[in-house]
Amino acid sequence: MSSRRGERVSPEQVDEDRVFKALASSTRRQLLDALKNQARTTGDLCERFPHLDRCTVMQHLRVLEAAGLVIAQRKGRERWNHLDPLPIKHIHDRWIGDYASAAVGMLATLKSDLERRTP
Amino acid sequence: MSSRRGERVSPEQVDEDRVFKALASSTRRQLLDALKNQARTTGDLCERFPHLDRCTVMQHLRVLEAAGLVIAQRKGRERWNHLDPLPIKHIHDRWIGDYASAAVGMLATLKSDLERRTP
DNA sequence: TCGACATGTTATAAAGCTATAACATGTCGA
DNA sequence: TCGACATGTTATAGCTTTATAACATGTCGA
Repeated sequence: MSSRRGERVSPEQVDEDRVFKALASSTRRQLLDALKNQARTTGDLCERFPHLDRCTVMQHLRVLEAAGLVIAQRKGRERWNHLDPLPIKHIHDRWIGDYASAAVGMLATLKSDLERRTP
Repeated sequence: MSSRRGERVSPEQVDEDRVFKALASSTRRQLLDALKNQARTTGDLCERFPHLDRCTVMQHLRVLEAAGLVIAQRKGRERWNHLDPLPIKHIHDRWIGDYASAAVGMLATLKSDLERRTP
Protein backbone atom coordinates (compact mmCIF):
# COMPACT_ATOMS: atom_id res chain seq x y z
CA MET A 1 0.00 0.00 0.00
CA SER A 2 1.44 3.40 -0.90
CA SER A 3 0.23 6.97 -0.93
CA ARG A 4 0.10 9.36 -3.83
CA ARG A 5 3.68 10.40 -3.10
CA GLY A 6 4.93 6.82 -3.06
CA GLU A 7 5.93 6.33 0.58
CA ARG A 8 4.76 3.20 2.41
CA VAL A 9 1.88 3.37 4.85
CA SER A 10 0.36 0.73 7.09
CA PRO A 11 -3.04 -0.86 6.38
CA GLU A 12 -4.42 0.70 9.60
CA GLN A 13 -3.46 4.15 8.35
CA VAL A 14 -5.18 3.41 5.08
CA ASP A 15 -8.35 2.36 6.88
CA GLU A 16 -8.23 5.41 9.10
CA ASP A 17 -7.76 7.61 6.08
CA ARG A 18 -10.68 6.02 4.28
CA VAL A 19 -12.93 6.71 7.27
CA PHE A 20 -11.85 10.34 7.54
CA LYS A 21 -12.30 10.82 3.81
CA ALA A 22 -15.71 9.16 3.91
CA LEU A 23 -16.76 11.52 6.70
CA ALA A 24 -15.47 14.53 4.81
CA SER A 25 -18.62 14.81 2.69
CA SER A 26 -21.65 16.37 4.27
CA THR A 27 -23.91 14.30 2.01
CA ARG A 28 -22.32 11.12 3.31
CA ARG A 29 -22.66 12.27 6.92
CA GLN A 30 -26.35 12.87 6.26
CA LEU A 31 -26.64 9.39 4.81
CA LEU A 32 -25.09 7.95 7.97
CA ASP A 33 -27.53 9.97 10.06
CA ALA A 34 -30.40 8.49 8.07
CA LEU A 35 -29.08 5.00 8.83
CA LYS A 36 -28.38 5.74 12.49
CA ASN A 37 -31.63 4.40 13.89
CA GLN A 38 -32.52 1.83 11.29
CA ALA A 39 -31.28 0.06 8.20
CA ARG A 40 -32.78 1.29 4.93
CA THR A 41 -32.98 0.17 1.35
CA THR A 42 -31.17 2.17 -1.29
CA GLY A 43 -34.51 3.24 -2.76
CA ASP A 44 -35.67 4.50 0.61
CA LEU A 45 -32.48 6.55 0.95
CA CYS A 46 -32.95 8.00 -2.53
CA GLU A 47 -36.44 9.17 -1.57
CA ARG A 48 -34.96 10.95 1.43
CA PHE A 49 -32.45 12.77 -0.75
CA PRO A 50 -34.64 13.90 -3.64
CA HIS A 51 -32.14 16.53 -4.79
CA LEU A 52 -29.58 13.80 -5.48
CA ASP A 53 -29.49 11.45 -8.41
CA ARG A 54 -29.91 7.78 -7.57
CA CYS A 55 -26.45 7.07 -8.97
CA THR A 56 -24.95 9.71 -6.73
CA VAL A 57 -26.51 8.10 -3.67
CA MET A 58 -25.16 4.72 -4.71
CA GLN A 59 -21.71 6.14 -5.32
CA HIS A 60 -21.69 7.66 -1.84
CA LEU A 61 -22.89 4.37 -0.37
CA ARG A 62 -19.99 2.62 -2.06
CA VAL A 63 -17.54 5.05 -0.44
CA LEU A 64 -19.15 4.46 2.95
CA GLU A 65 -19.02 0.72 2.39
CA ALA A 66 -15.33 0.83 1.43
CA ALA A 67 -14.67 2.67 4.68
CA GLY A 68 -16.56 -0.02 6.60
CA LEU A 69 -19.16 2.47 7.79
CA VAL A 70 -22.02 0.83 5.91
CA ILE A 71 -22.66 -2.86 5.52
CA ALA A 72 -24.98 -3.85 2.69
CA GLN A 73 -26.88 -7.06 2.20
CA ARG A 74 -29.21 -8.01 -0.58
CA LYS A 75 -32.67 -9.28 0.26
CA GLY A 76 -34.36 -10.25 -2.97
CA ARG A 77 -34.34 -7.27 -5.27
CA GLU A 78 -33.60 -4.81 -2.48
CA ARG A 79 -30.34 -3.74 -0.94
CA TRP A 80 -30.46 -3.08 2.78
CA ASN A 81 -27.84 -0.69 4.06
CA HIS A 82 -26.82 -1.00 7.70
CA LEU A 83 -24.71 1.47 9.65
CA ASP A 84 -21.63 0.13 11.37
CA PRO A 85 -20.43 2.73 13.88
CA LEU A 86 -17.28 0.80 14.85
CA PRO A 87 -14.87 2.54 12.45
CA ILE A 88 -16.01 5.88 13.85
CA LYS A 89 -15.34 4.60 17.33
CA HIS A 90 -11.87 3.56 16.23
CA ILE A 91 -10.86 6.96 14.93
CA HIS A 92 -12.48 8.44 18.01
CA ASP A 93 -10.38 6.28 20.31
CA ARG A 94 -7.15 6.52 18.37
CA TRP A 95 -7.31 10.11 17.31
CA ILE A 96 -10.14 12.43 18.14
CA GLY A 97 -10.57 11.62 21.83
CA ASP A 98 -7.07 12.97 22.54
CA TYR A 99 -7.81 16.30 20.97
CA ALA A 100 -11.23 16.56 22.57
CA SER A 101 -9.77 15.99 26.01
CA ALA A 102 -6.91 18.36 25.23
CA ALA A 103 -9.60 20.96 24.56
CA VAL A 104 -11.32 20.13 27.83
CA GLY A 105 -7.99 20.45 29.64
CA MET A 106 -7.37 23.77 27.93
CA LEU A 107 -10.78 25.04 29.01
CA ALA A 108 -10.24 23.82 32.55
CA THR A 109 -6.91 25.64 32.73
CA LEU A 110 -8.49 28.77 31.35
CA LYS A 111 -11.37 28.53 33.79
CA SER A 112 -9.13 28.11 36.84
CA ASP A 113 -6.94 30.96 35.59
CA LEU A 114 -9.99 33.19 35.38
CA GLU A 115 -11.17 32.13 38.81
CA ARG A 116 -7.77 32.85 40.26
CA ARG A 117 -7.87 36.32 38.74
CA THR A 118 -11.41 37.23 39.85
CA PRO A 119 -11.75 36.00 43.42
CA MET B 1 -24.16 30.48 2.53
CA SER B 2 -25.01 27.84 -0.04
CA SER B 3 -23.58 24.51 -1.11
CA ARG B 4 -22.47 23.40 -4.53
CA ARG B 5 -26.01 22.35 -5.30
CA GLY B 6 -27.46 25.70 -4.26
CA GLU B 7 -29.48 24.78 -1.15
CA ARG B 8 -29.10 26.89 2.00
CA VAL B 9 -26.99 25.68 4.89
CA SER B 10 -26.30 27.21 8.28
CA PRO B 11 -22.94 28.77 9.18
CA GLU B 12 -22.45 26.05 11.83
CA GLN B 13 -22.80 23.37 9.16
CA VAL B 14 -20.23 25.18 7.06
CA ASP B 15 -17.79 25.30 9.98
CA GLU B 16 -18.37 21.64 10.75
CA ASP B 17 -17.82 20.77 7.13
CA ARG B 18 -14.60 22.76 7.01
CA VAL B 19 -13.29 20.86 10.04
CA PHE B 20 -14.19 17.45 8.60
CA LYS B 21 -12.64 18.37 5.26
CA ALA B 22 -9.50 19.68 6.98
CA LEU B 23 -9.18 16.40 8.86
CA ALA B 24 -9.68 14.39 5.67
CA SER B 25 -6.06 14.74 4.62
CA SER B 26 -3.51 12.52 6.31
CA THR B 27 -0.82 15.15 5.76
CA ARG B 28 -2.90 17.69 7.65
CA ARG B 29 -3.56 15.25 10.47
CA GLN B 30 0.19 14.73 10.74
CA LEU B 31 0.68 18.49 10.86
CA LEU B 32 -1.80 18.71 13.73
CA ASP B 33 0.05 15.93 15.52
CA ALA B 34 3.28 17.86 15.16
CA LEU B 35 1.60 20.88 16.75
CA LYS B 36 -0.08 18.88 19.48
CA ASN B 37 2.53 19.40 22.18
CA GLN B 38 4.02 22.69 21.09
CA ALA B 39 3.62 25.55 18.68
CA ARG B 40 6.06 25.54 15.78
CA THR B 41 7.25 27.92 13.11
CA THR B 42 6.40 27.17 9.51
CA GLY B 43 10.08 26.54 8.79
CA ASP B 44 10.27 24.00 11.59
CA LEU B 45 7.23 22.20 10.20
CA CYS B 46 8.76 22.14 6.72
CA GLU B 47 11.88 20.48 8.12
CA ARG B 48 9.70 17.80 9.67
CA PHE B 49 8.03 17.10 6.32
CA PRO B 50 11.01 17.01 3.98
CA HIS B 51 9.11 15.17 1.27
CA LEU B 52 6.71 18.11 0.95
CA ASP B 53 7.35 21.38 -0.77
CA ARG B 54 7.31 24.43 1.50
CA CYS B 55 4.38 25.85 -0.46
CA THR B 56 2.44 22.65 0.08
CA VAL B 57 2.94 22.88 3.83
CA MET B 58 1.77 26.49 3.80
CA GLN B 59 -1.28 25.61 1.75
CA HIS B 60 -2.22 22.89 4.22
CA LEU B 61 -1.68 25.30 7.11
CA ARG B 62 -4.05 27.72 5.43
CA VAL B 63 -6.73 25.03 5.22
CA LEU B 64 -6.22 24.19 8.89
CA GLU B 65 -6.38 27.86 9.76
CA ALA B 66 -9.62 28.35 7.81
CA ALA B 67 -11.10 25.46 9.80
CA GLY B 68 -10.01 27.11 13.04
CA LEU B 69 -7.71 24.22 13.90
CA VAL B 70 -4.54 26.27 13.71
CA ILE B 71 -4.01 29.80 14.93
CA ALA B 72 -1.02 31.62 13.51
CA GLN B 73 0.77 34.65 14.84
CA ARG B 74 3.77 36.42 13.45
CA LYS B 75 6.74 37.06 15.64
CA GLY B 76 9.26 39.08 13.67
CA ARG B 77 10.08 37.17 10.54
CA GLU B 78 8.68 33.91 11.83
CA ARG B 79 5.18 32.56 11.84
CA TRP B 80 4.24 30.53 14.89
CA ASN B 81 1.49 28.01 14.34
CA HIS B 82 -0.57 26.99 17.36
CA LEU B 83 -3.02 24.10 17.54
CA ASP B 84 -6.55 24.89 18.64
CA PRO B 85 -8.27 21.60 19.53
CA LEU B 86 -11.68 23.21 20.18
CA PRO B 87 -13.17 22.64 16.72
CA ILE B 88 -12.31 18.95 17.04
CA LYS B 89 -14.03 18.87 20.38
CA HIS B 90 -17.09 20.46 18.79
CA ILE B 91 -17.48 17.86 16.08
CA HIS B 92 -16.74 15.24 18.69
CA ASP B 93 -19.53 16.50 20.94
CA ARG B 94 -22.03 17.20 18.20
CA TRP B 95 -21.38 14.26 15.97
CA ILE B 96 -18.77 11.62 16.65
CA GLY B 97 -19.48 10.95 20.32
CA ASP B 98 -22.95 9.67 19.41
CA TYR B 99 -21.59 7.11 17.01
CA ALA B 100 -18.77 6.08 19.31
CA SER B 101 -21.19 5.41 22.13
CA ALA B 102 -23.56 3.65 19.74
CA ALA B 103 -20.65 1.34 18.95
CA VAL B 104 -20.01 0.79 22.64
CA GLY B 105 -23.69 0.00 23.17
CA MET B 106 -23.59 -2.39 20.23
CA LEU B 107 -20.59 -4.19 21.68
CA ALA B 108 -22.18 -4.35 25.11
CA THR B 109 -25.32 -5.91 23.63
CA LEU B 110 -23.23 -8.40 21.70
CA LYS B 111 -21.20 -9.24 24.78
CA SER B 112 -24.23 -9.85 26.99
CA ASP B 113 -25.81 -11.90 24.19
CA LEU B 114 -22.72 -14.07 24.08
CA GLU B 115 -22.63 -14.42 27.84
CA ARG B 116 -26.27 -15.41 27.89
CA ARG B 117 -25.56 -18.06 25.30
CA THR B 118 -22.48 -19.55 26.98
CA PRO B 119 -23.29 -19.78 30.67
C1' DT C 1 22.18 49.45 4.91
C1' DC C 2 22.25 45.27 2.66
C1' DG C 3 22.30 40.49 2.13
C1' DA C 4 20.56 36.27 3.97
C1' DC C 5 16.57 34.37 5.72
C1' DA C 6 11.57 33.36 6.70
C1' DT C 7 7.49 33.84 4.91
C1' DG C 8 3.72 35.35 1.49
C1' DT C 9 1.39 35.44 -3.28
C1' DT C 10 -0.10 33.97 -7.80
C1' DA C 11 -0.33 30.66 -11.31
C1' DT C 12 -0.62 25.98 -13.07
C1' DA C 13 -0.54 20.89 -14.10
C1' DA C 14 -2.14 16.64 -12.52
C1' DA C 15 -5.02 13.79 -9.74
C1' DG C 16 -9.29 13.13 -7.38
C1' DC C 17 -14.20 13.83 -6.28
C1' DT C 18 -19.23 14.77 -7.38
C1' DA C 19 -23.13 14.42 -10.01
C1' DT C 20 -25.34 12.61 -13.97
C1' DA C 21 -26.49 9.88 -18.17
C1' DA C 22 -27.11 5.71 -20.60
C1' DC C 23 -27.29 1.11 -20.49
C1' DA C 24 -27.35 -3.74 -18.01
C1' DT C 25 -28.82 -7.22 -14.68
C1' DG C 26 -31.57 -9.57 -11.52
C1' DT C 27 -36.15 -10.39 -9.05
C1' DC C 28 -40.98 -10.28 -7.85
C1' DG C 29 -45.75 -10.99 -8.81
C1' DA C 30 -49.91 -10.78 -11.90
C1' DT D 1 -43.43 -15.73 -18.38
C1' DC D 2 -43.02 -11.09 -18.84
C1' DG D 3 -43.29 -6.44 -17.54
C1' DA D 4 -42.43 -3.38 -13.79
C1' DC D 5 -39.25 -2.51 -10.37
C1' DA D 6 -34.88 -2.18 -7.64
C1' DT D 7 -30.40 -2.18 -8.16
C1' DG D 8 -25.73 -2.44 -10.65
C1' DT D 9 -22.09 -0.80 -14.19
C1' DT D 10 -19.48 2.23 -17.15
C1' DA D 11 -18.44 6.63 -18.91
C1' DT D 12 -17.98 11.51 -18.58
C1' DA D 13 -18.22 16.73 -17.67
C1' DG D 14 -17.15 19.99 -14.25
C1' DC D 15 -15.29 21.26 -10.00
C1' DT D 16 -11.87 20.78 -6.14
C1' DT D 17 -7.60 19.51 -4.04
C1' DT D 18 -2.64 18.69 -4.12
C1' DA D 19 1.89 19.71 -5.20
C1' DT D 20 5.11 22.78 -7.37
C1' DA D 21 7.27 26.78 -9.62
C1' DA D 22 8.39 31.52 -9.95
C1' DC D 23 8.32 35.69 -8.05
C1' DA D 24 7.39 39.23 -4.02
C1' DT D 25 7.62 41.08 0.67
C1' DG D 26 9.16 41.80 5.16
C1' DT D 27 12.80 41.33 8.97
C1' DC D 28 17.03 40.49 11.40
C1' DG D 29 21.85 41.21 12.20
C1' DA D 30 26.76 41.94 10.59
